[in-house]
Amino acid sequence: MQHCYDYPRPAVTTDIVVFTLRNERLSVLLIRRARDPYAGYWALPGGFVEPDETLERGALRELQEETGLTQVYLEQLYTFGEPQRDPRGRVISVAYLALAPLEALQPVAASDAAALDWFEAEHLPEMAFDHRDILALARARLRAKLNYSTLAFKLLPETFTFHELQRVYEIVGEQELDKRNFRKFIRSLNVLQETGETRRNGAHKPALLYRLAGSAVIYHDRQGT
Amino acid sequence: MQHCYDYPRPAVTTDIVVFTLRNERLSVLLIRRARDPYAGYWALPGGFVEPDETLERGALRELQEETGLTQVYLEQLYTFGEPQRDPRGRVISVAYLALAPLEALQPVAASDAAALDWFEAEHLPEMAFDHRDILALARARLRAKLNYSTLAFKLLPETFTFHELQRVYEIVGEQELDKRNFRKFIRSLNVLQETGETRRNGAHKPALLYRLAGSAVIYHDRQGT
DNA sequence: ACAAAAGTGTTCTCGATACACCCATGC
DNA sequence: GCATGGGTGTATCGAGAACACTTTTGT
Repeated sequence: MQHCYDYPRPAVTTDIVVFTLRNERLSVLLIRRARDPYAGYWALPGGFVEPDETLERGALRELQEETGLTQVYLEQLYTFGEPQRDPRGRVISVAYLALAPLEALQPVAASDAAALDWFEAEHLPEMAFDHRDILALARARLRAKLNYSTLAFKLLPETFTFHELQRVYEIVGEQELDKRNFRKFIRSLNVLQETGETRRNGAHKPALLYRLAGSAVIYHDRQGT
Repeated sequence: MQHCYDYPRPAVTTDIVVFTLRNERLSVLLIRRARDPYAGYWALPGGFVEPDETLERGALRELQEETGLTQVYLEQLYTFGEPQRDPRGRVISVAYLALAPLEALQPVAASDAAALDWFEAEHLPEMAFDHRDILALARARLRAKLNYSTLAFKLLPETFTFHELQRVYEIVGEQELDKRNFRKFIRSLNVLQETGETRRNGAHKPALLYRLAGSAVIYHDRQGT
């Protein structure tokens, strides 16, 4: 069945940049394209928006279908609409930024593993369409928002140590931070709850575990550096 | 002639929030809708994206066609895609934020004056679709960006006095600022050029006129408060 | 006892804020 | 000469940055 309109319409897709921390590296989930155009290249997960879903629902659905992921934090990034960005015709893509702790992302193994992989943001493969640009923007946005929001917590599981949180800021921000200043900074945000639990890692003093108070991303004005 | 596709496609439009300062008030340009849906309501200028133009070009073209405006600063704001936002069917709108000094906007008079008007951001009429939400977001974005960019200058003509610049920050930020601190703040950005000219306004000391060095919006980290 | 990570305070610098007076002009 | 807006400097406060040692645990 064909769908006909009086004027030409672009196709609308979502593309999702899923970031997580893996082996102490900022990493992105990519899918290897089996078909032309760009067969063999790697691409962001995503796909066409359906008639009755919001853009955000569409992004979540595609992510679920293509990667098995669910339970990720999602926010709109930017809309890419260069007429020539897809050789098949006019495709406008609403890009989303997604964040999740690696633990929440094990379902990745449930999908076709050959076609799905994590890549370090510093070592990207050849990418399809303008996906490298989208990724670069997502990374810049994430980095910028660390400094005035609690976005970093979305890369951690529900409970975490102070050191793990600091590593998020260090890895994403690409600079080492002073332990005492960092703790002072985080405490000044008043968003941490002690869980009372501790975690033993090795032959060391056990670390206190914390939890974020509330699940909303909070915006503040201080710098996290 | 009909355009047919294998899957249904949404229509894609741009909507433009044009801000300017008028009578010391932040104001928006709106168009009165002649036809249903929302006949008689006011709406943001905008319209369908054509097959061979970028989203930004489409926004500029619609602005030109509907309001006669050209030479505005434009940046992408957000993409609105609720399935029910337009009663005629699925319409996804890429919203743009536009800024310009009132002087650059006189062409407004060239259009159908009955259907076009400026409204104070504080006193909006009944608006069509989700345009009130779009406008609210645009305003929040503008206000936030004042504090870490040179966006405010886009609301001023090429040359301006220090006091005019301060008024932009005060009106958009909705708070009065100290004259000396404000000058110190602006100077620390190192983006001002003296023109050497002065402007006489009334029975007062003439004010020095400045110009922004370069036309690009610059991002900084200091606060403008 | 020692190796390794957890945890804690103080000092300094610099940007943000508060605040009051003289200057140039038109009438 | 006076009313009006244009223009300038200093003192205080607080956040950001630099910096070193003690504590707890496993082996």
